[in-house]
Amino acid sequence: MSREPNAPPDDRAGIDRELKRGSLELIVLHLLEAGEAYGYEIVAKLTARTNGVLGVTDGTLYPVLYRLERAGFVSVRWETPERGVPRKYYRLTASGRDELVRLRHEWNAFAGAMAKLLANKEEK
Amino acid sequence: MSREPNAPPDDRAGIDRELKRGSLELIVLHLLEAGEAYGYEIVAKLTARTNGVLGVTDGTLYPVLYRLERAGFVSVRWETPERGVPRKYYRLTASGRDELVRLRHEWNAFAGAMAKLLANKEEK
DNA sequence: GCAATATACCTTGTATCACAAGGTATATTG
DNA sequence: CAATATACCTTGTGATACAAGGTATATTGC
Repeated sequence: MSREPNAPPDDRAGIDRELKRGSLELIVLHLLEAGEAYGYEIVAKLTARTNGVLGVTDGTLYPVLYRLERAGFVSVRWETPERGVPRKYYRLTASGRDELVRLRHEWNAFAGAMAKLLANKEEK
Repeated sequence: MSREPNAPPDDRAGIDRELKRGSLELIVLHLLEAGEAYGYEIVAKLTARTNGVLGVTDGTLYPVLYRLERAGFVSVRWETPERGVPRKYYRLTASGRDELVRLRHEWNAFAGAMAKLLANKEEK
């Protein structure tokens, strides 16, 4: 199924991909601020809440979660529900909250600079 | 001079760096929309107009310019000024203008999705 | 019971790209 | 004619989003 024969050349994939870089940790920490969640749940929420614009595959998410765990920004808990497969729940730690604040600032600085730059067509 | 002995640990460098990814081509094409410019000029303008937030070194910029040239989005012209070193001027092509429009859309979609996601603290 | 399917987690390999560091060439200046 | 400034270019490194493929457990249909 990999590629339709007449599909348009998608250099497109590249840009989206690169734009997402560095924002995923912020995104995940932000989603966890609302309460603990497990991997598949985060993937689904993210795709749903951004109409797929910021969607990721699970193969992308798990390394992010691992990095966050390693850094102490999230804690982990296994739970086996009465019906279904065991799930690994992630929860924000105190230091994760700090990091979330920091990353939001960083994002705002970056997005703000971009907005300002792109706004003025003619320089004074 | 590489690193001060008491400098704070800069994981910080990482995030900024990743966030910039994928946005540089848009930035450069946007700057060239105002008229042709040469490499060092772009570096200086970018640093000045974003207070360093989106600043890059020339070692970062030249590969970007080369990619843009390769893709046909900019054209190149050497000029030796009466006083000073020869300069390589870059100018937007017609296809570069199209690409600029496309990248702006892509950026707006991305930044818009981020803004919307980060805005609502509590989900309905 | 047992194949088929769904859910959920994890690993490996690849490509891209921002950056640091270092290099080249030309022009100006003391 | 050395020292400095301007401008361009190259190489190597690290970070990371993603595709592809894999594992394990639970449920469902026959």
